[in-house]
Amino acid sequence: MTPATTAAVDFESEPVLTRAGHRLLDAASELFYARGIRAVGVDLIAEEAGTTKKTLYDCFGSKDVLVALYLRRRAIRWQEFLRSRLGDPGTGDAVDRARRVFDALEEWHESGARGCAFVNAYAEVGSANDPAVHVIRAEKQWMHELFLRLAREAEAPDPETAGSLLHLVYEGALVQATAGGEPDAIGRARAAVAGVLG
Amino acid sequence: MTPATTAAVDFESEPVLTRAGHRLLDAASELFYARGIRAVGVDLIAEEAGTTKKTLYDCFGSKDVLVALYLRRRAIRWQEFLRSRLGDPGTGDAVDRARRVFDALEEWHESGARGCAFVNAYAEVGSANDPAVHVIRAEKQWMHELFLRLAREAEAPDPETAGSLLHLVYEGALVQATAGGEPDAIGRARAAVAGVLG
DNA sequence: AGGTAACCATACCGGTCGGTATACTCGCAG
DNA sequence: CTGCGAGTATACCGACCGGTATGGTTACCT
Repeated sequence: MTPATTAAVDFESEPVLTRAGHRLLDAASELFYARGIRAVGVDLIAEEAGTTKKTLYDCFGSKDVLVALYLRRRAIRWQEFLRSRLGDPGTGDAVDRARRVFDALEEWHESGARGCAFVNAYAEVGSANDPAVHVIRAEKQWMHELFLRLAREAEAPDPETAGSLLHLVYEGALVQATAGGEPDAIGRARAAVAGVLG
Repeated sequence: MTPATTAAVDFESEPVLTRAGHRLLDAASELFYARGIRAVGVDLIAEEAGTTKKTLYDCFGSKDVLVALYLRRRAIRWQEFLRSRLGDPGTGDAVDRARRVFDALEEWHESGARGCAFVNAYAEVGSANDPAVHVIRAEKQWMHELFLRLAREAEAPDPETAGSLLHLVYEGALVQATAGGEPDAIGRARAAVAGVLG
């Protein structure tokens, strides 16, 4: 039973996790990103977290919930990291602020280097109504809107087009830096920022 | 034993496949792309091909070989498709030829719409020395060189930079059209071709 | 003192995983 | 006629999958 602890996938607030719950989500996040979602079993997650499968299911109810929580938390952390590197809007050169997105990506990418967690997750989930797809789409939309804002801030002619294009460059750079085996793709993308926004 | 039929991963020539072998590779290709590699078991592949697991292992030796063959064949077919849509170099406007890459992508993308098979496969394979990674990198490099050629053909100032950038836009558009849930990303990418090559 | 939430340990469930073994049938080329 | 490669059918293997069940131990709260 344990109805009170069977966590639903709440997308509005960080679910209140117990100590073991935190360890489980931490372990799952590392493993999912490093090895892929389907490649990681719940037994391994529990073992790596120094706890048991029983506790895992008491905390999360299913592996799918754990996956959705992993993606959601990763999105939040990436967005917070990005905000901290970007500084406040209106601070300094707008083009330079846009370039800092790629600096942040490069830094973030250095630890792990398995590419975009959301693109990777999308490759592994089947149906389009999977709860994970919701999180993936939301993250991509957030990035899209960020680039639109930056394009407007930089007073690019046709900021909608420039912002969208910059987003495509961003996604492409992340793919090429990992699956494409071209580590300097991010640097090349950053070098193109001024041109795209100009 | 059956040493003669245990196909190695030969990347130079299409391996000679028996009738059942063809059916197996066809079935595996569809299933791998539509549902993901780890999500598809060898039992299902054999059943869908109207044959047995025994025959599958007589023909390919392992699932990994089947995966590598799936990716290799898909790369070849995409490249052939692309060549047929692009026409010969020097034919017509060079910028228009570059735009046709995105027309081809859109057409290819319509059937399936599960994104780039190589990016998806990369998300599912673990180690960097997996034979599949070889095929993935080769495909991305082929696309990169295609865009470099097109940029030179279009007589872009700094064709190296323009070609690389166009490649990033291409990869980003494919990601956004699928994982990003933004179906018109490819059209937007095509609209940017002239600007990037100009 | 008693209740309860959190936790650990372990065993179990049916099902599927990749891969192997055995044995039989067919068509064709020497 | 015979041998052989291709194919079918089926049963099996140990390992692992996601998920459940039972039971016991802390520690804190009322």
